[in-house]
Amino acid sequence: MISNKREDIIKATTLLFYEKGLSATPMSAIAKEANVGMGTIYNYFPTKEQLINELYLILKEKQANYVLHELEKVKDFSVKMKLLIIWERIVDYYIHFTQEAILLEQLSFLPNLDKETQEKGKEYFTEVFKIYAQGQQEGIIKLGNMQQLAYFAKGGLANNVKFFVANKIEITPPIRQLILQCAWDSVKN
Amino acid sequence: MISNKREDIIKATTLLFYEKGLSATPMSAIAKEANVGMGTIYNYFPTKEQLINELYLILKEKQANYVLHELEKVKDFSVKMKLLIIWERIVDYYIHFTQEAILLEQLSFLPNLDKETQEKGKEYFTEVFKIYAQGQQEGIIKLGNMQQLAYFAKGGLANNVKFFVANKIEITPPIRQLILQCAWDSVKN
Amino acid sequence: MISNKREDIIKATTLLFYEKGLSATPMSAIAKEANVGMGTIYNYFPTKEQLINELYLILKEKQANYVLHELEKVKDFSVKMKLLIIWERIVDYYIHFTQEAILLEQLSFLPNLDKETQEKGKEYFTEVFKIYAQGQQEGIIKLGNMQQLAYFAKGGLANNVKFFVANKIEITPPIRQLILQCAWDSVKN
Amino acid sequence: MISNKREDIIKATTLLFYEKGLSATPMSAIAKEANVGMGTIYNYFPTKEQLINELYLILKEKQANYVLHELEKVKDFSVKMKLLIIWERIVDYYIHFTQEAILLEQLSFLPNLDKETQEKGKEYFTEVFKIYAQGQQEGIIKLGNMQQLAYFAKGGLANNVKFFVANKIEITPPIRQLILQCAWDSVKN
DNA sequence: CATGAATGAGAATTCATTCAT
DNA sequence: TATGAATGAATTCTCATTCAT
Repeated sequence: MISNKREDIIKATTLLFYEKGLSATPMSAIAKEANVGMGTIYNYFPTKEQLINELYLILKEKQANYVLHELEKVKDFSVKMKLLIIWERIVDYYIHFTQEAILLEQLSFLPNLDKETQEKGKEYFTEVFKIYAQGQQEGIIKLGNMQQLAYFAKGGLANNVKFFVANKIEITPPIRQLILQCAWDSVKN
Repeated sequence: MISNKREDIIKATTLLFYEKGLSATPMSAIAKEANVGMGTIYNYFPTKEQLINELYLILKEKQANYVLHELEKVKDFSVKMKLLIIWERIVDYYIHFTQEAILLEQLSFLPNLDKETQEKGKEYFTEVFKIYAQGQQEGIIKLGNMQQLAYFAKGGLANNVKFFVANKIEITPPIRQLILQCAWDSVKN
Repeated sequence: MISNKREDIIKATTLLFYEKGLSATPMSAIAKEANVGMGTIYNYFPTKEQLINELYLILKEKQANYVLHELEKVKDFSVKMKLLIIWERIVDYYIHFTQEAILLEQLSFLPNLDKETQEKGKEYFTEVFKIYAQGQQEGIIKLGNMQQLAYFAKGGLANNVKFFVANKIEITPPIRQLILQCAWDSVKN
Repeated sequence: MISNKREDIIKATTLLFYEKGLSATPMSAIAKEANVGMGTIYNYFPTKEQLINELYLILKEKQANYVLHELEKVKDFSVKMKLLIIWERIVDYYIHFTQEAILLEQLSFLPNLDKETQEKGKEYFTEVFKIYAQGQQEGIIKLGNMQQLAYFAKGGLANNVKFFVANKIEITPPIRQLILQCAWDSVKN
C-alpha cells in the first residue's frame, strides 16, 4: 500500500496547529509528527503559507461535504426539514471533528489567507442559501437578507456547541433538541 | 502631561495585531507604532505571550463594560427589554469597535491563551446569565442550560454582524431590527 | 548612622557575582540586592567594568590584609615560622571568606581586567617574596626563582583548600597540619 | 572530505573564549570564526550554556588523555616515577596547550557549570588517585586524604607554570627540574 | 546625591527554506 | 522523490546606561 505522504502531512499539521497554534508549529515539527523529511513537505507545499491555505481549503471542503452530505437524499423534503438536517450535521461535525472545527475557525481569521482561498471557502455553502431563499418565498422564513439569517443560525449553533465542547459536557438528545429549536426559531417567520 | 505608555502599547498592539496578525507583528513594530523603546514594552509585559494574554483581558473587559453599560440604568425593566438592550449594545460594539471585536474573537481561539486568562475572560458576563435565569423562572425564556441559550444568541449576533462588517454593508435600522428579532426568537419560549 | 551605600553595593556585587556569575548579574539585580537605586551605583562606579575592577582590587586588598595581618607582630621570627603563619592565614582566609576567595580567582581570569588593576593586585604580596629571599640566603629554602616557589606553595594550598570546601569537608586540625606540611616540604631545601 | 563542523565550532569557541572571555564572545562571533552559520551551532549545542558545559568536558577529557597518556606504558614503574611522569605531562600540557589550559581553569570556576558536568570532569583523574593510594601503602607518600595530596601537587604545578606562562618566561630544563622537585617534596613522606 | 522608568544596541535563539546526497 | 544538515535573516528578549524628577 502506498503511504500517502501528503495526507500524513495534512494530518500532522492539523494536530499541531490545533494544539500549539500556527506560529508555534515549525515545519520541522510537522515533518517529525508526519514521519517525513523536512524537504518532503516542500515537495507538496512550496511554502508554509501555501500549506496553511491548502489546509484551510481541505478542512473547509471536508466540513462542507460532511454538513451537506444528507442533503442530496432529501431533495424534496420541506425547507424546515432540510435546515434541521443541515444543522444536525453541523452539530455532529463539531462533536466528531472538534479539533478541525476549532482550527478552521482560527484559520478563517488569518490575515494572510489569500483572497482567492477565502472566496473558495465560502462557495461551499451556496447550496444552503438556496434553501433559505425558498423558505422566504414560502413565507416560513423571516424576510430580509437571507445570508444574514444563515449566518445567524450557524453562528449560534457553532457558539453553542463550542460551549459544550469547551466544558466537556456531553451533548445528549434533549440538548441537541434545544439547540435545533433555537436555530429554527431564530430564522422562522 | 503624563503619557500613558502602557496604553500606547496596548493601542499599537491592537492595531497591528488586527491588521497584520499576531505572528506577523514583531515586538519592534509595536514599539515603533507606540513611539516607545523596545525595552519599554518588556517593562510592562514580560513576554510577547503575556502581552497577548493581557491584551485579551483588556479588550474583553472593555467589551463587557460597553455591552453591560446600560444595564444598571434599567434594573427593573423586563427580561426581554434587558436582553434587547444588551444585544443592541453588542451590535453597537461590533460597529464601533470592529477592529477590537474581530481581534478579540481571534484571540479567544488561540491555543496559547492560558487557562487562567480564559477563565477570567468569561467572568465578565455572569451578570447576563442571571437575566436568562430570571426569564426562565418567568416562563418567557426556553428552559434548559441557560448558558447554552446565551451562547447561542451571542454567537448568532456576532456572526451576523461580522457578515455585514466583512462585506462592508451598513447596518441600517431595519437590519438591526431583524438581528434583534432573530436573537429574541432564538431564546424566547 | 550613615548607611554606606558604596559598601552595600560591593557586598551585593560580591554575593551575586559569586552565585550567578558576572555576566548573569545585571546591574539592576545588584541595585535591588543592595537596596539602592540603579542610578546610585553609577554615582560610585561609572561603568560595570570599573565596578568589576574596583571589586577585584578591594577583594585582593582585603585578602592581602588578612593573610599578612600577623606578619608585623612576628618581625623577627624565623623564615619557616613566618611562612607557616602566612599559609595558616591563607587557609583561614579560604575557610572564612570562601565566596570572596572563589570570586577573586574568577575575577583574576577576566580578560577585561585593566593591566593597571592586575599589577596593583600583585603588589600586595611583595612582602612575601622577601621572606622567601631571606630563606634562600639562609639556605633553608630551595634555590631558584623565588616567585616560582611562592606560586607553587600558594597554588597548592589554594587548590587543596578548595577541594575541602567544594566537598564540604571540615578542615580539622590534623588536616590543616598536613596542608602546612605539604607547603613547607614543597619549598624547603 | 567531511569537514567536522562540531570540531570547527569547538575550536573557534576555545580561541575566542580564551582571547575575549565568555561573555564578550557572542554566538555570532563563534559562527564567523568557525565558518559556520549561526543556526549550525544550535544544531550541535542547544544553548550557549550547554556549549560552555560541553566545551569544558571536551577540554577536560583532552587534558586527561594528554596527562595520562604515558601511564599505560609504565604500568610497573615505581610510584615516584609514575607521579613524575604525570607531572611532567601536566607541565607539558600547560606549555603546549596554554590557551586550553588557562581556559579550562577559568571554566572550572564558573557558577554556571552544572553539577553533572563538574562531576564528570573529575572522574577523568581517578586513575591518579590509585597511584597515590599505592604510594601511601608503600609508605613513601604522606598519609592522610590522598585526594588532598593530589590536589596540592596539581594546584602547585599549575600555579607555578601559570606564573611562567603569564610572564612569558621559557621553562628551561632546570626550571622544570625544580617544579618537579617541589611537587615530589610536597607529597613524599 | 538618589531614584528607577525609558532606551536601543546587541545578544541569544528560532525556523522557513535550500540543496547536496 | 525523499532526506535532514546547513543556513542566516528575522525575532524575541536583555541590560548597561542615561536623565528627568
